[in-house]
Amino acid sequence: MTPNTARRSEASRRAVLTAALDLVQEADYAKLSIEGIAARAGVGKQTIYRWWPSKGAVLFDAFLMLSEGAGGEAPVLPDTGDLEADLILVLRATVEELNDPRFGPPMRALSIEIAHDPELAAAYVERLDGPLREAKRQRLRRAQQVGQLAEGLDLDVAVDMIWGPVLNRWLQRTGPLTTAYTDLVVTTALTGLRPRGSSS
Amino acid sequence: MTPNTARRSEASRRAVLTAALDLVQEADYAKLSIEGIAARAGVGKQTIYRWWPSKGAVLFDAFLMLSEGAGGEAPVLPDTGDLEADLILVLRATVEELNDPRFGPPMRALSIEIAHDPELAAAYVERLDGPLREAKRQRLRRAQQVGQLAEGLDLDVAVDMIWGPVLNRWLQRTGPLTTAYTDLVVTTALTGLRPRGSSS
Amino acid sequence: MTPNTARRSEASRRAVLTAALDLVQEADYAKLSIEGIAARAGVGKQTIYRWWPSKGAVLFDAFLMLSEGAGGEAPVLPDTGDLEADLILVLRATVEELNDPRFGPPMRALSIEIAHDPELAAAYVERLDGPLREAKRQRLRRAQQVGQLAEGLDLDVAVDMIWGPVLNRWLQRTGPLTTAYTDLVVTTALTGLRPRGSSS
Amino acid sequence: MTPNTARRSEASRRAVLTAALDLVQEADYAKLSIEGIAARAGVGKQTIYRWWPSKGAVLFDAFLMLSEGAGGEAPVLPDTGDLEADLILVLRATVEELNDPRFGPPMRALSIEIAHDPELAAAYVERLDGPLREAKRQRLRRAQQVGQLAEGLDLDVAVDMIWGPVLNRWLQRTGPLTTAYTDLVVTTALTGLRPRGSSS
DNA sequence: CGGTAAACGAGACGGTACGTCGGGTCTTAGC
DNA sequence: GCTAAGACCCGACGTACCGTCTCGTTTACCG
Repeated sequence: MTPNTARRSEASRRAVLTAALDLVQEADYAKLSIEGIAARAGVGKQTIYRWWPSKGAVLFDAFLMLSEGAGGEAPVLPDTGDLEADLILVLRATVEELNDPRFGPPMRALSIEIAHDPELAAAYVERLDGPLREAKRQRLRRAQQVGQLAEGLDLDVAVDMIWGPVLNRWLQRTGPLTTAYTDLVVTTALTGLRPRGSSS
Repeated sequence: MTPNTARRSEASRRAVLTAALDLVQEADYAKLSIEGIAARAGVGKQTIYRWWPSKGAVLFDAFLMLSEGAGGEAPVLPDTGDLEADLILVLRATVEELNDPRFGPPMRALSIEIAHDPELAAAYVERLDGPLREAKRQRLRRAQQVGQLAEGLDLDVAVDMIWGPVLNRWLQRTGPLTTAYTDLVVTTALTGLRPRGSSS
Repeated sequence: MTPNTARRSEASRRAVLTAALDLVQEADYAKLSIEGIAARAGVGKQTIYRWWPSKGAVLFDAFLMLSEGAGGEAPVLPDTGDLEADLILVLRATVEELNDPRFGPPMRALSIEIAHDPELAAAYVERLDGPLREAKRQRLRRAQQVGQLAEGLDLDVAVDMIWGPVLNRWLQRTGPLTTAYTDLVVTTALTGLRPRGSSS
Repeated sequence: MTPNTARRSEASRRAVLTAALDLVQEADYAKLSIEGIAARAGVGKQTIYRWWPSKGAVLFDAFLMLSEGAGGEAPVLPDTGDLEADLILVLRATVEELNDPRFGPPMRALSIEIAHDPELAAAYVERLDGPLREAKRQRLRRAQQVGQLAEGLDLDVAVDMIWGPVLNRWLQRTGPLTTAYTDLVVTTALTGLRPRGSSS
């Protein structure tokens, strides 16, 4: 049914993923075409269609290759004991990456593809976002264990509260993405919107 | 330079925008084509190319028409005096809209187009998101004035803290978009992640 | 029914015809468009559509203007008494004109338009070809009267026999159009294909 | 450089040429479009653009297919020994063909395309007109060998003298194309315009 | 170790949509 | 009331890619 993965050419696979990344960095994402990827990779179109269901899936695998190549298996957030400082540090790095012309555009391309395609979104949640989100949860959990976070806190909501505003602002360009902004997001999220000491 | 707007056919303009909305509701956004819009609207393709720079711009104008047609000029958030209840109410309505097959897909389409195109994003921020965000800020400002929100609070950050997580989860499909989730976002954002009564 | 010719702007008429000639000389005939003529002439498209039924009709009128402007009313072929010499002279002039980049292309354009459009062909026969053919016939008739041409000769066929081969070779490019060729056509036509003195 | 002809689909090629002929017979040549041919042939437009440089080239190939399909390789003119009778016969057949609504319009279309395009004209001279002209020359050469044509006669000029007037009258519609006319052309061409027995 | 079946590069194929050009009609101002 | 200007609907242009489908050519497993 599915092609025998054993016979698959690793060289072609890597060539395709590399070509996809190269092209999405060089030019507009809108101009990324399977035909173009195949040509750049020196690969027949059929080879792409044989192994990937969509352009987005190629892009997704390309990111997977990147993220696996970049480090070990499980990402970990820094833990100096100072949660606020750690989060600020991490978000600053994220912002830098998003603003980096080498990483931003491909990430944007992938995000767009995910917004299009629910299946891809599921894969993303499982394979790329999942592990990272787990690392974030872990860091928060540790903070919670030492009493730096509220006891009943839903950690998933907490993660969203910190990263959601940043990612949304980045993707929709509703405002400039600066470290000043992300710092403020962290401190505000930790403290909450209400005045301290308010009762209701 | 730009075509003389005076000679423009209002009938054609409305036909195009209506057709675009209809089509994006009926089918996949990926299948939305200028050719299709023109055919559905009973309009020449050139008429679209003459007045709009891109498919996204058409979609944007279509939303503008909707939002202007929908009500008066300036949107206002409800104010019962109970900020939390009001926010929960508004977010629930938002979630309902996003999950509505009539409104969700077009919004998603526009969001994707905005993620693509910085110029369109700027127009969006100014014309569509802007007024709405101002209404949100207004509601929070009133709450701030009666001491329900912290004094030094940056209201833009506050808005992002409440809507950012929801929009991000919706667009990226990182999780199900339920009222339970949004209620939790509101209460958590108001309270903050830290335990109440903590000093640092 | 037909537009009132009295109100017609002579300036516009001349501008259109001149523009048509200019354009057909400058570039490929295939690129000649009513839109282009109107723009070049500084005239609205409607003005052309109001007064001419087709692009070919404009071209035709342009030639009419040329031919009327060029000389008096009725063209006359030279008559030195030596028919063969006169014909050779005339055909050489014709060849020169056809090979002239200023005159050849417009003539070709008109010929093509005539081949397309029977109505235009009729107008051509009546207004442009007719008078010229009459002059040719006249010259032959005079030769016939002084015994230089056969008595029962059909002069129309005779005209075709001399000019037909040349025009056909020019339009279809079945061979190079040289004076050597046309000279040979004239002498051969006058003498006939059979050997002199043959009985059959 | 040129596409690999080996992989070319013969079925598509024939479908295109047949469709082109069908369409040019059915309707106005001016309405013949590559889009229309592709649709009728059940073929993608690109397949036409891949193999033919222009609409005229398609038409040309269609004729080539016809003429090769029609008979053997080299056309031959009848030779009963009576040159005049043979020529009259052939020209009558030609006239019938040109006036035939099945053959005339496509031929006219091709002629027009040839008048437009020098490259096509060259191909026409070589592949279609060439063989036919050779057959004509052959027939005349045989007549010349038996003393029915003048010794020094240029056979190419002779061919033009017989067929040129007819083709020119047909294409430019300078007069009706009847067998009476073509018969007269043949006899006049053979005899010449001058009176028999004239010295100059 | 030679045969064979899958994957491979290449690229033609039927299609859809692109963005542009020009056709011919209609409307608006202006002289 | 014709004119210049130009928007309008329409259809074709020639191009770019889509996803499918042969082609021969490696390549790697299996008998």
